[in-house]
Amino acid sequence: MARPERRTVRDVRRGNRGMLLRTLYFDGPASRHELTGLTGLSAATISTMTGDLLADNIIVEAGQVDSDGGRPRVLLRVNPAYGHVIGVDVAETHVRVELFDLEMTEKARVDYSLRPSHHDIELVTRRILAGIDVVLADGQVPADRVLGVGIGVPGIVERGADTLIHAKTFGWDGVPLGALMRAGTSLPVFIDNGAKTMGQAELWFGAGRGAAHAVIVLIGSGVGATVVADGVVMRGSSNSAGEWGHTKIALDGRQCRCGGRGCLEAYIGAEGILDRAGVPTSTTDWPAALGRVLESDSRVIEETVAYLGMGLANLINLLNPERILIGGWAGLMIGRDLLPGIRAAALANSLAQPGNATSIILGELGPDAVALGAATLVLEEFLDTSAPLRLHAAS
Amino acid sequence: MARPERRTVRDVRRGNRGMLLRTLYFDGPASRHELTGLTGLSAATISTMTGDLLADNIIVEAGQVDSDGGRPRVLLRVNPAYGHVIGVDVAETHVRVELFDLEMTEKARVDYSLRPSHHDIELVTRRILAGIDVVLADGQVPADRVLGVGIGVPGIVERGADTLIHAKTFGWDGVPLGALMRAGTSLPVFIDNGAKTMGQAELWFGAGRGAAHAVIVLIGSGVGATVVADGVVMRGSSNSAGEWGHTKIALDGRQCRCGGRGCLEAYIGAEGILDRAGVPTSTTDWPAALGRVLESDSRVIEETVAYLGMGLANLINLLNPERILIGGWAGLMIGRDLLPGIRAAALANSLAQPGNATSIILGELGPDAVALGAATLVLEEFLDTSAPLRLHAAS
DNA sequence: GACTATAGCTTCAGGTATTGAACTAAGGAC
DNA sequence: GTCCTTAGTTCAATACCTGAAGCTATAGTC
Repeated sequence: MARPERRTVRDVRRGNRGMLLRTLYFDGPASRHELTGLTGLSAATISTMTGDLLADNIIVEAGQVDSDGGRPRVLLRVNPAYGHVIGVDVAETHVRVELFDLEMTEKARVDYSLRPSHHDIELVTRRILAGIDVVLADGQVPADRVLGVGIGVPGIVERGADTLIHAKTFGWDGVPLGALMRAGTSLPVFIDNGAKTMGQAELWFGAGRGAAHAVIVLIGSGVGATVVADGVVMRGSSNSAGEWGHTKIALDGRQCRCGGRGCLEAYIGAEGILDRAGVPTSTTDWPAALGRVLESDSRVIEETVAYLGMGLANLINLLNPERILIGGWAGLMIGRDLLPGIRAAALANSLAQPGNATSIILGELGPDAVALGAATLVLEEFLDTSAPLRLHAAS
Repeated sequence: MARPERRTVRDVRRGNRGMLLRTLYFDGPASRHELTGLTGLSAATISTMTGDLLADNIIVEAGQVDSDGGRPRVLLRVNPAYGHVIGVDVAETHVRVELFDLEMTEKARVDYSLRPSHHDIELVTRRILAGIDVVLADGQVPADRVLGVGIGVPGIVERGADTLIHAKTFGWDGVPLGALMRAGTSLPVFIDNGAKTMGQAELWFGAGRGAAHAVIVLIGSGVGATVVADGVVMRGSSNSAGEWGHTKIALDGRQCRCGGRGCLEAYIGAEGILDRAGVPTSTTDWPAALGRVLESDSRVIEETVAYLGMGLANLINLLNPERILIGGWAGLMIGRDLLPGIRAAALANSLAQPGNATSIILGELGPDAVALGAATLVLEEFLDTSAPLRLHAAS
């Protein structure tokens, strides 16, 4: 029932230009000649379009390759210095702001620590805005060369006329972060759930590259997932799709911090694993404690493999992905030791056809990828529209 | 990472024409003037495009409405007699072939019963081909006025160069039904899983109309789901997405006929419910037996509500649909009596934000909708491309 | 019954797109 | 220095949507 939008000839250009840019971004550098093959466009179109992009300084020449017995090919690539993007990670204990060039090379970063239960929205907004000024100064990038700011936040991000954030652990209930940011900066702002931005980072720059159907599973103290269908992050009707952690795997099962019972998170979240192992809740160094459990407690290890395998099998059956990535600090620890067992458990619990079609691997990016993924939201918009910089810098 | 296809100006026309046709199909009849508002296209474009479609006889005039003090509006609608579509339901006990006009009014149907465990692919193919001839004769429709044949089959439908079908219960392991059909008819053939075609029918003509994000849940003796994201049926990487029935809801739970343990189907499939109620497996009239259980066995009722509510809550959390439809013969029986309880259980087990955003209702179409949905596959293709009839009638 | 207002619809020039074909550019081989 | 090969550009042809102007068909009015 997808009723597409009206289209005009200009949309054709926009779409083709976006495709060309994406091709150069991911498969570049490439010559005009190679681009005809990669994009399917004619040499004439490639010629005029690359001419435009060169004039706009969005792409630049990148040397030559001689072709045996003919005119050498001029390589083209996206100009990494054309613009910069900013990514922000709003987490339990810190606000981190990072500045990247278009190739996602980090140019500057700044961290502000937050005291637990001091997540006042005004404070967080001030930190973000201050952080933007700091990284721009450190990176010596003028504000009018910034394409936008992406922000990864905890909780559910409701996209509408105004972006509202519901984050129980922060005491945020419908906080209008988008409006607050617009009051403090003229840069375009993109906001999404931190687990989704991290998934987006893995999809674009990590182990998810090239996958059209994938699930990126994040296991930390909480558990979440980014579902990718047909190359696009699935959002659902109110942008809360991917809440995998509170999927129930048992009727009247273990108590979860969400208030429910039998949530997957209560079994395979870091807190759940430690609790099952009888580690006292007063422990502060969770990674170390989890490491000890994963080295010694064979019962807990066995259970963890079984529960995680079952959870992944459910994803496989329902979504039929070609690839599942396991990420998050706890996920990477678990996966490093137990991946073969997890794979076997997932296969045993899934139907044969989709089970065999799915590869289960570890994420490549560390837990620091939230800000990178948030910045990727800006990059995505830029590659699709290649909107000229002046437009928002002026506003 | 969606890398779109190259586009040309002709794609613009194709897309807009498809949109116009869809608009007329679902919101028609409408005048040219109204269509400008509904499609966003200019009056000039509407004029030329409707001119084309009228010349092709794809749309027809449908009376006039006088406008106060001006030229009356000429109403346009899709010509229901422009072409016909055929839908086929290949099930455990029968092969059913139905002929529809473009408005999906049934014009003829024929049923062939299959003996259990006589699902030889050659036999089934012969039945389908014979059925096509019969309904065309009965409906007095020449073969060159048929836009195509849609077939709903059990099992997993692997779409590739050749459509292969894996249906354990039929003993089909990679059966090339597409190729076999092409050998017997020149009509275009579309094949999909029967649960998906039924979901498609609900989405287009039943309780799913207008939903962009929905899940259509089918409960019969087996359990399946059709996941709709952004208006499109989700297929996954090998077209097996939607296998909800073998989602595990308990570690080492009830034995399922798939060989696994703890599958949702083993709890809320008709067979699973009857088994939990202690109804002997020799029972032949399942619907009657299920009816008795749902009237009298309060323990089983309570459990069923709990398990189904939990299963639905998992869908809500993971997919964030705006609507969930419960269908299938057993699903309709269960839902008729227990819907309020199921809603409450689903809400109790899901996160607040997506839970409140999801409405859970019953399907509108009976279990007969498999063939209708299969025919809809052809209709969908027609509305998108409005490919002239001659092309395939000639081949 | 002619005239006018009104609303629906069509035609046409103008602008934007892609494309194939012809053409120019740049290097190597003999 | 001529020819071959490969890379890239220019241009006429074709297709599309749109705004503006014009045409058509009705109701109301005198």
